[in-house]
Amino acid sequence: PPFSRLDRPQIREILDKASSRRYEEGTAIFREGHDADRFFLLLDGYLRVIRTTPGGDQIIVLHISPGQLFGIAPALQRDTYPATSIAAAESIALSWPVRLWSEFTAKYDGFASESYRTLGARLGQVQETLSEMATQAVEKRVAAALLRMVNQSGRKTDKGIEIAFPVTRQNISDMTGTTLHTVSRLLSSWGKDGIVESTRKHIVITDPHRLVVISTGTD
Amino acid sequence: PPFSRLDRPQIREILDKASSRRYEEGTAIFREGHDADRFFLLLDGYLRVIRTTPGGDQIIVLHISPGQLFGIAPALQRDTYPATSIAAAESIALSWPVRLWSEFTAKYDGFASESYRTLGARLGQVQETLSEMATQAVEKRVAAALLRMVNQSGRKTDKGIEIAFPVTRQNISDMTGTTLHTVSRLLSSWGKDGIVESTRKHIVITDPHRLVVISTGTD
DNA sequence: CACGCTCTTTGCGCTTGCGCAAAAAGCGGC
DNA sequence: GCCGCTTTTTGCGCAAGCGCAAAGAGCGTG
Repeated sequence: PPFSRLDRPQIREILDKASSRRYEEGTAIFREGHDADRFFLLLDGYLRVIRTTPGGDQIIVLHISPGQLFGIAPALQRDTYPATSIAAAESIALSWPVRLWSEFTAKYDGFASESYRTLGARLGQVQETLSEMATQAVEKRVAAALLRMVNQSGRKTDKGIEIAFPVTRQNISDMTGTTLHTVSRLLSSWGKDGIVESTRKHIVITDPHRLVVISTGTD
Repeated sequence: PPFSRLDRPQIREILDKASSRRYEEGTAIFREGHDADRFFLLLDGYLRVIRTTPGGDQIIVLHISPGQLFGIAPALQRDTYPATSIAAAESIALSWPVRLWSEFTAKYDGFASESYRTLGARLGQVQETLSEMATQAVEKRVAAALLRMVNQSGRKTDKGIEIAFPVTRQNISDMTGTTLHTVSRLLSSWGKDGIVESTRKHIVITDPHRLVVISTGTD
């Protein structure tokens, strides 16, 4: 993935230096404010990147899907992680000590540029979420959040497209800055209209098109 | 500033390649979506970085003060600017064509790391704003926005600390995702309480401490 | 000095969606 | 197969803050 431009022996070299670990659903890979001593690559599973306010409220800043680098504080000259990463489903990640970062960027050609590209994409994504949060009504935000998750991890089934990792109403409310109650109400109402089907921690979008209409609609 | 680790002749070299320009208040330096053909350094003045939603609403993502690099899309492998920059006050900026970016990072030692540091700070700042927006009530957001501007550009006067560039209520509402009406109401009420003094496009914080209490208060 | 434009203030009603509360439904463990 | 815990649903009342409207205040220009 971020090593796409490298050849076999180089990849082997890199993998040899990595340590691999499995994380159960709900486990933290690292926490906001802790010393950033390693950087990571998600092999399998899904992560939530969250921030906690002094008041104790938390919000989900973004999700990370397999193949993405994360915890790349060193790329930004930070010595501490700016957010917490939690496994949304059972996940496997590789990691390297930060001191290898400069080695990697110097030695492997595409590595630096690919990393900074994902960083740029991430910054754009956060800004996007910010402006959405600031200007759109709750209903649209929730619709947009569902669509984002589907785009990132959509899996086709006979019923529609499902989100590939466990999501609670509480999680969605943490993504959209609202309460689980409101999210629950929206989902039931969409369920009645045949737009989504949801069970415990599990959501299938049966009519994505109408959800797009809701999220962008003139209202 | 980002060239702090360089010596005189190197700085001269860099300046020789730059072009300098003055921007009137309200002028755009570049616009969201346009080809990112140059990167910039703000010498004097203040900028607003804004994003516009498809619906036409706009929000202010962050401010840039003198000495900061901006429009550094190339650092993120982007070929298009992710946001619009507008001069909040009369400003002067240097700029270079993007093709020099890789030259600069390769040739001048501290340059790359300093740039990425500001980038990291900026990402952190946006995430901060996001979580604030998602969890805090309007009153606190406005208080926090004022404090952020003061910290970034505060100038001491006999009355208190003033914000060094022109700000309208509309601007503040664009920073906090509310309406100019609500901001106006808050400012008048704080004015009555002796916390701020505001005239047209101009705000002085007379009692910063109480503003901090409002922005962090238990409520 | 008068005019026009932008920015600001203030009132009032109304909608959105939050807070609180209680119950129902799954799921996993023993 | 029962029990406990987490997640979800739903009702109801209330309040924050938005929308709309209209007027006033500064500032710059001709």
